[in-house]
Amino acid sequence: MSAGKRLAKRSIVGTRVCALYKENGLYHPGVIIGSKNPDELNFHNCHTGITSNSRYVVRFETGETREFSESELIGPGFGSVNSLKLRPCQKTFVTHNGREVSGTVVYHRPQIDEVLINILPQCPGSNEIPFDVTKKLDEVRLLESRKSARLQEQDFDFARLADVADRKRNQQTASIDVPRNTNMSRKRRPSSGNIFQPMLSLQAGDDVMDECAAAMVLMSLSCSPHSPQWENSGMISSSWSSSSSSGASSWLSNNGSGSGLSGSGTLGEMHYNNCSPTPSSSDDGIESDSGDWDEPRKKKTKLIFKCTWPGCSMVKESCFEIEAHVRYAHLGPKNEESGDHEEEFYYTEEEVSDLSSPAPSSSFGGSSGVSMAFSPTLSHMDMVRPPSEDPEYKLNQQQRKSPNGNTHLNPKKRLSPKSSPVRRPRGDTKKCRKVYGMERRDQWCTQCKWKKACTRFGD
DNA sequence: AGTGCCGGGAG
DNA sequence: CTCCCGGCACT
Repeated sequence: MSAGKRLAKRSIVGTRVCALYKENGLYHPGVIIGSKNPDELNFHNCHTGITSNSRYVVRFETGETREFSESELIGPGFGSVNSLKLRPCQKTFVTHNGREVSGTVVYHRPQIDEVLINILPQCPGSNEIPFDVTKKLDEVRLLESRKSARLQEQDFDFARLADVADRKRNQQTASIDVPRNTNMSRKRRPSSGNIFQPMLSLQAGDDVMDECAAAMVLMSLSCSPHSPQWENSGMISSSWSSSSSSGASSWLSNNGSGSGLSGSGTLGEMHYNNCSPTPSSSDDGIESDSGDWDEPRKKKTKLIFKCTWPGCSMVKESCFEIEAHVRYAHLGPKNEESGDHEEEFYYTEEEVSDLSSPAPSSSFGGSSGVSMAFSPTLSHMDMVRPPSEDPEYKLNQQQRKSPNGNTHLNPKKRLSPKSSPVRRPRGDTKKCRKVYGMERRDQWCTQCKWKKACTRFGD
């Protein structure tokens, strides 16, 4: 283990990596599906027997599989982009204006550490125009970012959510035991996720889009995004972009067949039924941090619908009213491309105690007496890519303070019962360890080396 | 279990 | 001081 190279701690199978296509000199994303130890030509599917000359079998999004040696791979536990010279046309991902966008390399000048990337419209059909950005090599990713670990968990739970919500509709029961859909058995992903990027799964067609919509709706069950990113891009990040029929599979299953979500009918139903005044974020898929969820539920409570469009604080008492408001005040006339029920993403349901004054304050969420006070936006920004990578993210955070000064970004943090007065909250930022990995510890900032607060990526 | 980093020890 | 690491908090 002292070789310097970090070996994956658990099974490397499923690790997303980029590997070099020698034909065109470009790195293509794929997933490790196995490894071979040259000494014994048996096919390993995990950590045993991996040696430095192990070869890894990578399946690309095209379905093609190839074998690579460790040094030919870029990804967690393997090489990093920083050591590469990117060739023109290399597909990359960068964070631009707070969201992850994909683009292609125009040129890379290692001497001045400059990569010019042409960013294409992230949302097909949008009127964004292509533009170029210059980035440093270490800001460039070959793999699409995944959500934070926390959200990966949540994503994992969408299916459960569907299931649960569906049950809830039928029977208002508090106890939830969710049988896992058998064909959705998902083992925990490695940190980078093991899901194929969906961009090439063009054949998935409408089904996938339906699932996309369904997933979105599930998200809206717990919260409605109102992030600027959404407004600009129409939808989410590049994973939704290049082809309009992509995306959902990455949330739903890792087999790329789009069959992971067997209950799409259910989802569809939910889509049209989620006006039912049942607070839905208490599903065990998404934790409610307020702890005493049941408490307000027992009390007489009232559901209000709050517009989350930035700068707007409209509160309505019914789902229809708020949707009408969002539709006509913000979204404009219905447009086929944006899909139906887009309104749902721009409001939240909140439960307020009927005893207190029902009208919540006019700023974003967070008023007392509201039991679902967490901000939706953040979660969805997370899904675009780790917020930590976004310097502007913190700014947004500042701007979204609720009247009492709390950001309701991360309720956990806020509610943290006993965070030491001294100990700084665990930052969301990338740290040297993450950025460079163990194998390049020498590039860590001194503080990180000494296990002190990171100065390079800290705030 | 992995990660971030405080607190404190050694030199 | 710098260097290092035990161990806790947090995820």
